[in-house]
Amino acid sequence: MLLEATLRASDHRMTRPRRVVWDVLNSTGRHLSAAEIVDAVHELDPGINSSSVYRTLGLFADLDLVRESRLTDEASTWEVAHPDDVIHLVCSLCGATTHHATDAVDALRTQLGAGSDFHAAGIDVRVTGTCSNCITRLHD
Amino acid sequence: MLLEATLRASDHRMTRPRRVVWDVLNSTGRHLSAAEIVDAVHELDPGINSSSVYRTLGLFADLDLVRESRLTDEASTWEVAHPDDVIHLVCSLCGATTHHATDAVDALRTQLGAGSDFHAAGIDVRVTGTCSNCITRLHD
DNA sequence: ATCCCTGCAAACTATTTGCACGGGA
DNA sequence: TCCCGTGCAAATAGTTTGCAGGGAT
Repeated sequence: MLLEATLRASDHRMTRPRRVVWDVLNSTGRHLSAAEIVDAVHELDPGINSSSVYRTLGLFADLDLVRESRLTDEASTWEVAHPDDVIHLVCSLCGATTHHATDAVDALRTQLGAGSDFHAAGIDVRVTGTCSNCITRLHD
Repeated sequence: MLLEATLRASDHRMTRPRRVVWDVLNSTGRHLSAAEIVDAVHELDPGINSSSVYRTLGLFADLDLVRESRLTDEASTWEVAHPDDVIHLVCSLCGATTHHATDAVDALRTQLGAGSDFHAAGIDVRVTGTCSNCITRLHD
């Protein structure tokens, strides 16, 4: 119901493409590229045009319902918005992205508030490296 | 001379496009989009093709001479490589990007090394917010 | 009944690639 | 001399936009 409420509150209509895109984003906890979202949407309803998916993602981003991340250098990915003390660990071998909660972000925010004259709104942390699966695989 | 040495060490030739792109990247401390780099290169030598600029940026990235950052959602930007405990503050009003040194990154790296089973290689921190200039401008 | 949102198709733009020549080693 | 890197032009791919009709309110 979060979706419908947010849409109504911002004078937008509840439509089928918007619901389907929302369902797709929520049914996988994963990060999805635009192309993956388009595919998943088509699986649920082949009639929905990809331009509608793009427009919907843009709208959701404006409403802070989803977040676009440039995790890799290849494509940007989308996911349901989450607090920004959840950071991203991106495995450069298998490409898997996991979330990791940390207080380092809060520490940084405090530090910025005190020391610099920059007012921080959002903090994005991306860690590239090797995930546990790939580490153990390398040991074979 | 860092450029020539690095190129030779990796069996690459020193050519005019490579030198010009390197000069452009070093003459501004700023973050430059690919388009800005192409323009600046053309100002120095209109004969250099943009595809060479792209190829050169790719090569420099492979050699860790420069770094591609997806700071904003619009375009990716390039800059001379720097240690990754230098984080980026991006002003969402004027778009200016500044650097900020912090130990929070080291703290995070330590935390990751101890707690999780993810081996961190690189850490990228992007802070969006309002820079001091824009803050004071808002107070008028 | 109104007009927002959609599907469709075309446009756009940034980046990549194939190829033959010229310049660096 | 050798062959890597270049300029050129065409191809590619992801995303955006104009338009007219249909659906949400």
